[in-house]
Amino acid sequence: MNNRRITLKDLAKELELSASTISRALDNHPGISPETKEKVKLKAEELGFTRNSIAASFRKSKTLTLAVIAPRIDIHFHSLVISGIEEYAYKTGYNVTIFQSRDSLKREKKITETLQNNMFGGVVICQASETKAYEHFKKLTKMKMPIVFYDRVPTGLEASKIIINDYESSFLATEHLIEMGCKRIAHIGGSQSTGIFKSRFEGYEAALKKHQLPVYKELVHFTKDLSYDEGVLTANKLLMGQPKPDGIFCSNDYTAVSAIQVFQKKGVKIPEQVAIVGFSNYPISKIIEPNLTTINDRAFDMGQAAAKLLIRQIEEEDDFIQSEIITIKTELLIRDSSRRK
Amino acid sequence: MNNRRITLKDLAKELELSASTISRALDNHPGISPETKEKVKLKAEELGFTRNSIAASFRKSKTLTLAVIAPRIDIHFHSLVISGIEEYAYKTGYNVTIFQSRDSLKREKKITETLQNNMFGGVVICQASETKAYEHFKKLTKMKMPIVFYDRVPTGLEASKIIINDYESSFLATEHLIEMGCKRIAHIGGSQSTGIFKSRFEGYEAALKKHQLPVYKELVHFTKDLSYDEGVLTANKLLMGQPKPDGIFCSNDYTAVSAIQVFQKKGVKIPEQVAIVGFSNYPISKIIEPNLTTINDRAFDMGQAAAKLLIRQIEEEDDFIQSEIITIKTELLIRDSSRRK
DNA sequence: AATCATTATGCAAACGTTTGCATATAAATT
DNA sequence: AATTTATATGCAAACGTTTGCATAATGATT
Repeated sequence: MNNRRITLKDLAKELELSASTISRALDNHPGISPETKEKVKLKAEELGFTRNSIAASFRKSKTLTLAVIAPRIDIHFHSLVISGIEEYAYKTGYNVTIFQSRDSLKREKKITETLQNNMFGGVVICQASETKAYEHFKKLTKMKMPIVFYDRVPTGLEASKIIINDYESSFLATEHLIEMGCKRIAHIGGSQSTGIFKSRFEGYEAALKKHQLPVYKELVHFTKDLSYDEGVLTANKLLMGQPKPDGIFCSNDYTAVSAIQVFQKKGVKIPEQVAIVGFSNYPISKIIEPNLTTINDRAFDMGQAAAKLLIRQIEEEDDFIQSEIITIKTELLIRDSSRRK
Repeated sequence: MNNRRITLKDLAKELELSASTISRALDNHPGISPETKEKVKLKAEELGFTRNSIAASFRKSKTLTLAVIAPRIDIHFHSLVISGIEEYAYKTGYNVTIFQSRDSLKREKKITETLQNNMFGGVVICQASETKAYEHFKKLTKMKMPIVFYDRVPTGLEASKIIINDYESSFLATEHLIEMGCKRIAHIGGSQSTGIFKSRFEGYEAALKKHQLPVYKELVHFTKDLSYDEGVLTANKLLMGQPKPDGIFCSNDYTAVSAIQVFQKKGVKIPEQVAIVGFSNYPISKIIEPNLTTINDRAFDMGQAAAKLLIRQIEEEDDFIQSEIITIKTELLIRDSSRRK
């Protein structure tokens, strides 16, 4: 029993045709007669022939594989984005290979080096938190690798990006708290060296100013990475300090959930005494009681948009476009943690 | 300005050596003199040469890419497993390409067909819930594609598998409730046509029997997919029905959380009046109040183990082994939802 | 000095597919 | 009947790397 894979040549011999004819027949090339196509396809099915994609990629020097670099894939936001990327890629015949930078610049660099090995048609990137310089990305651009950034995108680098309007979303979230009657609105924010968290703070600030509310610096706290535990610490500070907040806008849902719990434990009524809004629409926001008002950042849609844009770039549909920035529409999901009366 | 990629031949010409020498030098082949190696590596660095992996894969007819088929990657368990796979693969120089079956048999079949295109050295699979026959997997085996299954594994198919001991874990979880003094322990389970959920029920049953406790069929409820909403429905049934449970063992954390909430809302004290245990150690289990006692299924470790086993199979280190089943150790994380006194 | 062993490098074929061009045959047009 | 056009298929080279084998150059052994 011969266990070699069936190749085009085997099919050719079997059918007394040339390999090129077989290849074209399977491609539905117009120059091949319908009868031959039929015969070839039947035989291919019969012998269980499948193209060797490696050989094809090699010959055409192009692949149908996309790379994704995310800080980590076990963070719900990223797993949703990747899910969106995979979904779109699957429909268009592309594969998706994933890499985790684990927020390490060193690892991110290593990965971008790997990407130079011709295996990938393009790459979707959410940069590591450590990354402040972009030389390694520029190297990719130099070798004409299409890139689409998402979420944490490099500032000051001309590149395609999929983002949400963090400023505006935060503005709306804060304005919602104001509409609910809050006067002393606190903010639990993320590291201000990360663009998106800076924008979220600025949106919050702008909303307060627009409505002539004071920005108490005692009510603004920045955490290192918006973890649940940091949220607990920060919420306790707010609980103890002065002035007492009657609303909190948090830059993510974890800190918002911790705030709900800390305040509730002290007998503070949510949303009556303190209204709370989060950011990202994590699964827990629908489970925590009261359900958390939050910003739906449409991570899955971001992923789909990223894949779509990247593939368009790879296939050079509009080769006069150098870069493109797409902003995904967010929505404020009003739930019980902020709904008054 | 010539924009072609640098190839071995270019390097060869530049250094007045043959392509084979270059290739071997970069590979640290013993037959090449140290001086030549040094020269070659320097020049490669200088010209920014990177191997064309496609060409190499083609020539060697082997790739360093693993495929993963998961039902979906935005489920925390799977994203953790994939994270583990990626971590191990990264360290061993493999890439990881992901596919989502979305629990559809049709899509799973389509994906397994794609896998026959020579692009992958092996595949890690968690089968779709719809899948009951394994012909499409057998096709892969027939073409000598190494496979490792995890979590939802095919029964009655000789294959390598990474599993946890669902039966024993559930037994221990239930026994824990018994030790806490529970006499009427309910079970919220998953579809009994899925092996792992059947085993979890059986472990629960066995623990009750061992301790001569009755298995009230009014206290055993199977849901379709263990969703939060189904959990709410089921918990309400338990709350209204007879006999009243004083403990609940749930086959996942979502239903356990919903049970906590439903009972709490009716003023039932957790764990004093009803003790609750979940399964899987989802992030929410550490956040819900009281914190949920649950089984840590070590998803990340499962992923690492799967990658390790798969790569061992690909590299045929023990080619006399036909298949291997690895059971990952679980642990019962005792938290406040079941801790009495 | 002749032979053998060792070390370093090169030659050339091969992997399976795709594709521009050539060719053969049949059909249509003069 | 001769020429043009259309249709269907084949030829052969190419993509960049790897690898078994051959060869050249050097050093060691008789």
